[in-house]
Amino acid sequence: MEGDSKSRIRLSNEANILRAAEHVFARAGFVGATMAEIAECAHIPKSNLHYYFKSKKAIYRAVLANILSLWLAQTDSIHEDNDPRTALTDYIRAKMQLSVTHPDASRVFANEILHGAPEIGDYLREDLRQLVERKAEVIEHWIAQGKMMPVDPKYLFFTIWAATQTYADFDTQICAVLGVQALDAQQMHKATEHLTELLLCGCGIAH
Amino acid sequence: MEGDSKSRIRLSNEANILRAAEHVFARAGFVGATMAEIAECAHIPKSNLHYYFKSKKAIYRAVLANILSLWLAQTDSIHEDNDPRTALTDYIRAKMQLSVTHPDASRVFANEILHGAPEIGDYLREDLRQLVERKAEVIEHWIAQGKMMPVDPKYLFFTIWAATQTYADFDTQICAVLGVQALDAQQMHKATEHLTELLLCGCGIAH
DNA sequence: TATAATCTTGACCAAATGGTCAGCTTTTAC
DNA sequence: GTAAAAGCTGACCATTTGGTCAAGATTATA
Repeated sequence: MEGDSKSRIRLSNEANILRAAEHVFARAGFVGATMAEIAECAHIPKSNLHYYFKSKKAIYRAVLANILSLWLAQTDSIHEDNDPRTALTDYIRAKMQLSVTHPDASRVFANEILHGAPEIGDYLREDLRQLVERKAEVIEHWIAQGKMMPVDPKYLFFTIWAATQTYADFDTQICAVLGVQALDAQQMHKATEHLTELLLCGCGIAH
Repeated sequence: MEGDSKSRIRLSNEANILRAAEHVFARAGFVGATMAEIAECAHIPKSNLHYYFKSKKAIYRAVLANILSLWLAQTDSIHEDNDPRTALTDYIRAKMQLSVTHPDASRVFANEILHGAPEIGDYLREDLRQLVERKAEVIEHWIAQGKMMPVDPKYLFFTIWAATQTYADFDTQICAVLGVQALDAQQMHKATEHLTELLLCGCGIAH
């Protein structure tokens, strides 16, 4: 492991920098974010950033790595032993929860993909693709057993991802339409209920 | 009208610049796009951009204005005289079609909102909000008549927008998962069918 | 054809930005 | 306690970028 030899100070400061960087990248994207902004947000002089990270791109990569590890741990509920209703309900709920607890992470991820995924393209084509392949088989299995209507599992994932992440990525638009300043817990709960019912019903899983 | 006094040359060159700019802004976002890139993509020297547009932001605003006029003309099918099945099918289809025919427009729009809609915030809070308010009433009406299950119309719009635009905005991710280079007409057709069935079924409208 | 209006373009500029570095301070290890 | 390692920072630099401008070329108008 690489984490072994890192001092307490280094660990703490790297975490602080990555937290600040995620926030700034979320607001401005990779090119729009400036090292000066990140430094200010982390409450350290700009030069100090370069003591802990070689370059702006190195910070960006580290932020993305954190986000990807978050993303991976989300599909646990989808395995054959579960029934589809519980599994999909939990999955949608977990995805929505991510939009609540880590909106900046979602925005950085969205921005990266929107610009062609120059940094995480390989991850998408390898790890993510295999993960979806495996989970799709589980859903196909449920369908074969008659527990769900026949929907293409991959397209179902695309829809779930889009519909849940939109509450983080495009919250500006949603707030504007709803006429509110920010999405509160109650609205996010309502959105979760709405989406769960809509999609489960769409998959032919009775409520 | 402002278009009256514009010469043929001016009209043609402005259109050419806006076409190039939309492409570059879609790839790189506002900050990431450079005037040099736009100029190269439009096959004119950089100085010439400034003869037709005051600044980079002026080009960006003009590109957004074009996109918004595209967006507005999309909700025609949703009015009381139609039955919900036809209306929603047409709406979803039209939205998906936009992702096929104008992916760059969708990406520029997505990027603008992802970064907090600094330029079109007012449009979202006024025009778009009122439009959705009106269309939501139509859907509420259908629900009151028992033609649909009771779904919150606004959240339904959020889901439709997200699920359709994801095929333009996040096509990199979708291509990676599907293991293809680009989405072809057949895949987009399948996605449209999938989404229509899923959402109509979710709204309690029999297929 | 004359001339005024529009269009084109290379050279140039000021500001912003990512990154470097030498020297200083603090922490760690023995 | 002391020396070495790790951490910190202001001053500085090269490059990029949006934008300006003056002078020349083309087009419209009479």
